[in-house]
Amino acid sequence: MKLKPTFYQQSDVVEVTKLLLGKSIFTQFNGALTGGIITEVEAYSGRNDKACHANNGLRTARTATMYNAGGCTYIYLCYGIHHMLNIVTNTEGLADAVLIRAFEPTTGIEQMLERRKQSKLRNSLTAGPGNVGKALGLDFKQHNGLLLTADQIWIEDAPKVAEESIISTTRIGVDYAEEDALKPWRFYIKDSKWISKK
DNA sequence: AATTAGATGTTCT
DNA sequence: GAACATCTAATTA
Repeated sequence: MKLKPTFYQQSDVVEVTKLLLGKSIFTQFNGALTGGIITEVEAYSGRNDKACHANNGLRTARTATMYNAGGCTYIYLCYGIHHMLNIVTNTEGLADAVLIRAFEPTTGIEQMLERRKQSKLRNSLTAGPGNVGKALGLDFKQHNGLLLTADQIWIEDAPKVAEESIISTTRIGVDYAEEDALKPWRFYIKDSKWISKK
């Protein structure tokens, strides 16, 4: 059921990003199992992409885990508040990653509502990368670099989403990346209401 | 419905 | 010290 390292280690990040749509992501911390179906993602490449933290081989304490072999997490803190979940892809030394921007909650909804301090289930529970990290209970200090073959966080396989059901647009919040901000590397499932925005 | 302000803390210059 | 792969509540209309 769990996706294998070979899946994440494919060389084309954009391809892996699209393949992740429709798959299910789960976290399990102190007995609480939470997760759902991935509906919105973005690709970031370590080479030739100014929007990526590790562009041009930039290697710092923060970006180090992006250089790991595909199949682990890259979680970082954004705007001092949000813990963003990325999936590291490609082989060791090549810093590519996929940002999980939204998912459709299916498992542990009660637990996720509690983490988000909400009482009613609505789209905003898991729409937007900051909300995804919070709903799944992620913390960049505790969960960065975890292997997806272990039992804390993982992704399970599912049938491929048809090409005609995938919408691609430019990525969100990367205006600083100049011409690379124009790359159509954000993908979401057409007709899903569990996405951050149209 | 659309826009704006404030929160928050780590990273890199 | 500036910037940052953002979210929410409050304000304006």
